[in-house]
Amino acid sequence: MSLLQLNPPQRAAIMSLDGPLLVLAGAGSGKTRVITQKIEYLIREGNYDARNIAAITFTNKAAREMLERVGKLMNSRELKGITVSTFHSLGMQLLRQEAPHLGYKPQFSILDSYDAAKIISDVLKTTHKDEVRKVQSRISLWKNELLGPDAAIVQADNEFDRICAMTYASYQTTLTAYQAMDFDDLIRFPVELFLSNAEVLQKWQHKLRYLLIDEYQDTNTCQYQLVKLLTGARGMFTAVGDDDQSIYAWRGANMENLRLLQHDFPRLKVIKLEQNYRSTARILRAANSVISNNPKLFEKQLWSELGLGEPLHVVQCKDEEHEADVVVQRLLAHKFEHRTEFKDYAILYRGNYQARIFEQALRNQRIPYQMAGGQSFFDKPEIKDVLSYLRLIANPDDDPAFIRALTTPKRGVGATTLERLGAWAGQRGNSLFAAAHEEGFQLQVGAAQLAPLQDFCRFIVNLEYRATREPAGELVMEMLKAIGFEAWLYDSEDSQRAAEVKWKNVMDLVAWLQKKGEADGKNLIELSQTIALITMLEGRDEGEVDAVKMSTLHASKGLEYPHVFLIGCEEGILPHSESVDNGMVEEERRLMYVGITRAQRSLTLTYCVKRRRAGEWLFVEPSRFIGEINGDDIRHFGKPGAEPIVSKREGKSKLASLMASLDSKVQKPEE
DNA sequence: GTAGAGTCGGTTTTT
DNA sequence: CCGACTCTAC
Repeated sequence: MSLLQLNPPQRAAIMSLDGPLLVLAGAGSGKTRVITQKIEYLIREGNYDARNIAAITFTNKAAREMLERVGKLMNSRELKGITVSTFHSLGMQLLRQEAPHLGYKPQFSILDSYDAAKIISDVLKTTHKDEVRKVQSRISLWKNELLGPDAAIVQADNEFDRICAMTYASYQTTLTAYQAMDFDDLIRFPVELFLSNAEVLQKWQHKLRYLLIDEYQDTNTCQYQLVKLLTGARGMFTAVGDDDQSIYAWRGANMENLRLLQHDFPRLKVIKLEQNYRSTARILRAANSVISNNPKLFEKQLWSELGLGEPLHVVQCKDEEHEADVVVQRLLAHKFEHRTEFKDYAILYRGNYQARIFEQALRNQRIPYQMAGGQSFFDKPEIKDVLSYLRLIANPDDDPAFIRALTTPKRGVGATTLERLGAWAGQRGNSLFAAAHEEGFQLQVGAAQLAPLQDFCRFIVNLEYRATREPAGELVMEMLKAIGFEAWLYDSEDSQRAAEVKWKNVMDLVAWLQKKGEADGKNLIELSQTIALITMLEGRDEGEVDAVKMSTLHASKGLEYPHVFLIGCEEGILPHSESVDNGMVEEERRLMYVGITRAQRSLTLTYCVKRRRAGEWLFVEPSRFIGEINGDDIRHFGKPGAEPIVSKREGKSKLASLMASLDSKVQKPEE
């Protein structure tokens, strides 16, 4: 029906089914549209069964959105069995079936980076977070290049790498002992399995006959290998990407994969999408002019038919507090003047920490806001507490889950006993759970510690037995009652309100388990196995609520907003100083490019003159990227000689704003 | 030995 | 403003 509404390259991209295809899709050029309509085309015209199609994205949110949009094109019967998921959840699904080939049980646990970092800090015997992070990311980069611990040791050519490689080896041993995998393993292990087991490879090649890969420029070596192995010699896939929007090199993404594609698939067809349907010409011109300072992999020029539009606003602020006030003030003035809604605005920033002060400013003015990215539902501490029980029930060898469950709520077993248990387990090559049952260990601890420990183990064993026989929701509810979780929340939280919110989150989880358990006929163990990567509330009714959107630049990729404030455009923040030191300015520039191209109609860039950093006031410089925008497309505010920050309309109401601030002090809510 | 209160130092980006 | 570390009361 809708092929007619597409431009010629879009149509060509959709209708090209006979071999490997790379779509170079500029920002706002309708790439999601191409992917979703191509799925429709594959099924309706290309004779593909939905079961044999996999669309792979990088975030769960993108996957959700894609599925939703395809759902609008076709009914669920036609789409039955289609795979629309992230690399990580595809890997997980595969491994749940094939884990025994790798010496893992199908109930293996998935550790988040927080748990993984803890293991690494144990191995390193450091608590310095910075060191741990560096080692962790080094290990992660090796994994993404498909190098195991042995290969890493061979490759290490400096002291730091040698330390990392040694750590990598014991870290991986520990993971195996826990029957656990980290995020990288979810992609690495399938690749290794495919390389060593032709039969399994064939089985999956047969199942997934057509692949669509979104954000292809963000694939790392490992992910590319997975794609290559799955498509095999047939090379039936569509990769969609934009080299100018590659912003994940720091976690192993390899832009060279775009070039590799041409090399590995000589039949590769390349289609460029250059018409932008999102932004005004001025915004696009600014974006093009910034990105033109980067070397080009593929030549492309974005253009738009949406008119010239307003110049970009660049606002100089005194400090970060002032910056937040200025943005909020300008946002309100703009909203009033243009009769827009809150949901038409987005505030974008480089680091999560920048958001706090803006949250405060928005709250002071009673402006509703919604944070994207940030903390996902399953990362909330109270949810992780409950999930640690579920993980332990599914996999008693999961030591991090064991420790967390055993110590929340506190039941009289502390660090010393845990240390002894850990020492004993390490000596015997056992999990903590197994070690707790051994007599040799039990003789080492006093009765006051042993009793609660044994009670706990019996409790878990009992739950494990019932987990396969009773409905998940009710069982978890009963478990929470048994451990006194609600009371514990109210006890340990300093405000009633905070405890209420947390308990409600837990109840949401229980309700979700119940619903999901009934719908899919899954028991608690099966549910807890999939939960690590699922995001149940992520992206829920976003856009429906009238609220200002707040997001990191990274999390904003793929999204668009009528009016954008890009804050903290300073040397040190954007580009980030670490990146400057590491020679990664080009990636920071792409980040700036991503930020600019989120805006549809208006864009405001802000920077501060001074900023508080580690307790000290530091004078900072505006970002070099501002200087890369053509001056004719910019209106400056707040600088000496430039226009004042506060417009005339605002200046008149100085009294009003004073009253407003007084107002907010008087009716200060109890939090 | 364990648990909770209080203090001090420090910030990239995410599956 | 969050989390790691220290100190003190059971």
